[in-house]
Amino acid sequence: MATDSMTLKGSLADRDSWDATDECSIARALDVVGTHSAMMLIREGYYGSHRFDDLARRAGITEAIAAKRLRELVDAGLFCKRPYREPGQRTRDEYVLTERGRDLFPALVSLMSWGDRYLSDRQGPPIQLIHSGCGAPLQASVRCAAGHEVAMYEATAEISPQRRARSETRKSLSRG
Amino acid sequence: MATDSMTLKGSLADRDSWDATDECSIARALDVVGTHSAMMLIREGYYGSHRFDDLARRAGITEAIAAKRLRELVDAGLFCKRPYREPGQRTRDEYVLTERGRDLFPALVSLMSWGDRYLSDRQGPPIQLIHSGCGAPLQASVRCAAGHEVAMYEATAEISPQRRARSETRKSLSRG
DNA sequence: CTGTATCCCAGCGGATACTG
DNA sequence: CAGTATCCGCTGGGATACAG
Repeated sequence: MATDSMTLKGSLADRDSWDATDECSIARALDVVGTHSAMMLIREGYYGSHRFDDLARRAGITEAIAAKRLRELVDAGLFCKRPYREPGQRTRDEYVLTERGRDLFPALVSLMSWGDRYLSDRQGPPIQLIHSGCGAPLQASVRCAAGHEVAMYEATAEISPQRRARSETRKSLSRG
Repeated sequence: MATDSMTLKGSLADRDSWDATDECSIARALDVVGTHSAMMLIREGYYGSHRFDDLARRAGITEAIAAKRLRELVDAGLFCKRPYREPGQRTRDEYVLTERGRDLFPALVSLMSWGDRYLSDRQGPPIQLIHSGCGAPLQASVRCAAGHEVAMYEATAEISPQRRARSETRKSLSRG
């Protein structure tokens, strides 16, 4: 069937159910950064905002939400607070992305590219990301460790052995 | 400052504000696929589910939410409905990802990799994605059109010329 | 099997006012 | 500048019951 070439290979389509919240890394990731405000704050982190009111204003959210979300993101280890001082001013804290936060870069770029491609108005993409070194535009891609670019239908999904074992156990338990 | 190497280059950190909802492709994308249920349904589309109750059950959401979200995703062009029939059964509709939906693959893989890396429990990642051709694990990366892998701090963000012009106009208008 | 309708709750997020 | 506190509306999403 034609639609088969549009899905991952593997046994996932045959399974009975799925503990979505607990056992899917996408779901877990969304529990941390799945809100609009979290994504906008991380975006501003990439764009170079560090101070509370800059982050809030440029992310387009209220200070109340910004404070709450930043506290969560600091707890989750995506931002850290660093003391800084401007000449003649008292010491304040700034919010800096950690490696954990910076590692979301491909996710944000993917979403941006997708939005650029499918949701732009006549003016075209609002922001262009380019490689500072060579000036070429950025795009997110999926590759394997061997370096091949991998389309969705060239991917296989495998349940990890331990999980599969646990899943079997659970099955027989619920059968018994 | 050390933190400078952790941000994009460009003028975005200097701007006054930002019409986040209207002019950011990340925000626009999130308006379409930013909900938990939308992401889980798309994930199941990748995993090979097509039928309504499979999608709902495996996504871990109620049928009510599944119906509502699928209608929105069909309207937004990420899924399409296709008639199918099993031998001896009446014709039904199945939900198939469109190119628009499949193009979100890098975003989902990015989130999954990030979750695998930072949010896995002791059992390790629940699902492993591999390249069907060579068996190597998948990872999402950001590259430029010239093929260089680009880290976050090697990227530059540029406001598109038209937008910049409009932004200037708006500034002087609000000043006047 | 593929949904729809209704009720309900929790959380996100805006607005506003207030504090160190 | 960097938040906190309060109030309130909207929506996501679960549960349950019903329908073609």
